[in-house]
Parts: sequence; C-alpha cells; structure tokens
Amino acid sequence: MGRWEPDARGRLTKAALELYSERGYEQTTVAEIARRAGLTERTFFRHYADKREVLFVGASSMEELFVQAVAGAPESAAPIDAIAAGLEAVSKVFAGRHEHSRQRQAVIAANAELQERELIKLASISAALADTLRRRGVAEPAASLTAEVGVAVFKVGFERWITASEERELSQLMRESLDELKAVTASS
Amino acid sequence: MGRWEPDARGRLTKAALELYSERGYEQTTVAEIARRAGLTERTFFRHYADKREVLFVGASSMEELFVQAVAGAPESAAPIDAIAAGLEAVSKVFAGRHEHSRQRQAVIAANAELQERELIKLASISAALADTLRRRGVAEPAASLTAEVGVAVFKVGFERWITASEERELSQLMRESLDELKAVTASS
DNA sequence: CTACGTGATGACAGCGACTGACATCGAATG
DNA sequence: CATTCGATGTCAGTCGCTGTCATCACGTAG
Repeated sequence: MGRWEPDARGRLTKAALELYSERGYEQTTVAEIARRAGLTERTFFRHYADKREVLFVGASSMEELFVQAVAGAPESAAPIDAIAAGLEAVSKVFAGRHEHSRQRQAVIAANAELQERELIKLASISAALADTLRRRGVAEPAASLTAEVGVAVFKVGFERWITASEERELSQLMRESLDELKAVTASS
Repeated sequence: MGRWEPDARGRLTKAALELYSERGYEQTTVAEIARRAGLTERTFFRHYADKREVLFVGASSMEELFVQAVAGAPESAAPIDAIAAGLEAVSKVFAGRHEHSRQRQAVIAANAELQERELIKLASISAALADTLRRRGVAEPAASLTAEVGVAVFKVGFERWITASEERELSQLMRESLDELKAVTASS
C-alpha cells in the first residue's frame, strides 16, 4: 500500500460533485471538499486550477472531439456540413449520460460564476472550430460565423435534450436545431 | 459643498479604467482604485458588485436598446429581420467611440475573468432577445436560435470593427456579417 | 543493501476579493 | 430645532487561491 490512498483526484471530483449537489456550489468551501476526500485544501488546488474547474473536466476532450470530426469531414463538404458532422460526433459522447448531464446542468444553472465558466468553454470551442475551418480553406468572417453557429446549435440542442419531458436522441435534436436555424436564416 | 466630493461613482469608474489600462486588470487592487478616487475599498463595493462590473456599466442599457428595437420592428418582419433592426440600432451607440471601445476590448482580451463576464452579458442579451421574439409569436427553438444568431453576428461584426485597419461603419459590418451568415447557412 | 533523487502530499503564512455590522455626520424634512 | 436619511468610513472576518518549505514512501543507481 502506498503512502496515500490512491486516486486522490477522483476522490476530490466525487466529493465536490456531491457537495455541490447537496448544498449548492456557493455554500460549499474547498476545505470541505478536501476534508470529505481525506485531503487538504492545498491538494485540491494542485489538481484543479480553481473551485469551478471540477465541473468542467470533460470540456477539453469534447473540444478535441468536435474539432477532429470537423477536420475529418470530406474535403468536399461545405463548412456548415463539416460542423454538422462535429455535432453528430459530440452528441454520441452523451449517450447514457442523460441523468448525469441533467444534474450537472442543474448545478450550473443555479450559479452565475459557473455559467460564466461554461460560456468561456463554449467560446474556446468556437475559436477552435473557426481555426479548423480556416485550415479547411474557409475565409473570414465565414469561418468564425459558422463556428459560432455550430456552438449556438449545440447550446440549443443540448438545452432541449436536458429539459425534454421524454428522452430523445441528442443527435436528432441537434439535426433538428440545425435545420431550424437554416430555416430561420433563409432569405426571403 | 457637501460632506464629500461629488460623483463618487464617476471617480471610481475613471480610476478603475485608468489603472486597468496602465498596469492591467489583475495587477490592480480594489484598494488602489478606491485610493485614487479618494474613497475606501468598502465604498467601491457599494457602487459595483465586483471588481469586473466597472467595465460593463453600459451593458444593461445596450440590452434594453437591442430589445426595444427588435420589439419595435414591423409585425410583418421576419424574426431575422427584427434582429437585423436591433443590430442596426445597437450599432449607432458606438458611433464616435471607436478608440474608447478599442481600449476597453484590449483590457478585456488580456484577462480570462473579464472575457467570462463579457460572455455572460452577451448571453443575457441573447436570452432577452429570445424572450422578445417569443412575444412576437416566434416559437421555440426558432426564437432561441435566432437570438443566438443575432449575438453571434454582433460578436463577429464588432470584432471586425475593432480590429479593422481602416475604420468602417459598424452598422455596415453588421449587415455584411449577417449576409455572410445567411450565405453560410444556406442549404445547397 | 544503501544512498539518493523524485513525486505527491501536508503545513503554514499571506494576499486580495468580498461581506456584515456598526458608527459618523451633513443635509433634507417637518 | 429635532429627527430621519443617505452616503461614506471603520473594522473584523470568511474564503478563494498562491508561494514556500518540510515530509516520506517509492524507485533506482551504485
């Protein structure tokens, strides 16, 4: 047996999510999280840059996945179709995580600081997507606009998935949202 | 003469903007801002909810203006055209404020916390726009999507205005961005 | 087998953002 | 003139977060 119990990071993550759910984000101190995990406050900050990051561990891998899917779309695909491929790929990650996602969004929705953090993660995705589209030869401002549209569709589709009374396929909601967006922006 | 110098809030605002520009946001303490304004730290927090809000005083009035313009668009106007009217109205506010806007964006661009705050202000605008569109009879998810598109066009248009080598009309950049977005989302 | 380096953690002090509670005092009000 | 009120000051305290140094099981070289 090692000097310490294994998986300190995992214990911190679990403790944080539990406490945020039980009594809310603001009412939880980092010292409490660390204590529940059998560690010290200082150690928490060695694993997470700040109190909010615990809720966003998956963000970077999701960004990567999104970007890879867009980059891997057929060269012939229009920018918006490459983005659609990215949405499709990202949707699959959430399969079987509906309840977990719902709880997490509830925590975030209850606190402005957390919403800010979520928004900047989405903005980071948008910037990465714009970059990817530019590499595909898309000029500005088309690249940035298409990327922003992709994130907007993700937000709306995800929101509908979370709040839907009966569970539906996330990827289908994404496709519907994208179609709706196309309809709404169609010139008359 | 009153017990105190007048316009405490104005002095705080000025001091904060100066210090954020001179040495950066993070390197400035609230105590320093207050001292330069001839006040105490506690008084700063009576005027501003936090250290970031100083940079976002105009946000709520801009949201109001945007919403009013959308609400006031002809009933016959399509949602996207109502949003276009809002973008037109908002653009006018920035007339003659190019240099000021540029400086402000430079401060924000240098700090992630400030970007987070800006993003949540834009998200608030998006939510208000969606609400306004719903009142105009637009169903979901069209209302949310159109609102998100409006904010996306604003972001891209504004960015182009700020970084343009030669100064151009903001409202024209907004129109161009909207047209580009329409082109990019047009089904083939 | 021993010495040494390494990596994860603890312990502790300190800064700065932010808050609550109470005191102060000029000005408006009657 | 007495009272109330509003804006500010004062002070103590919490909490997020950081820098620094100590500790000690573990692996590894000799």
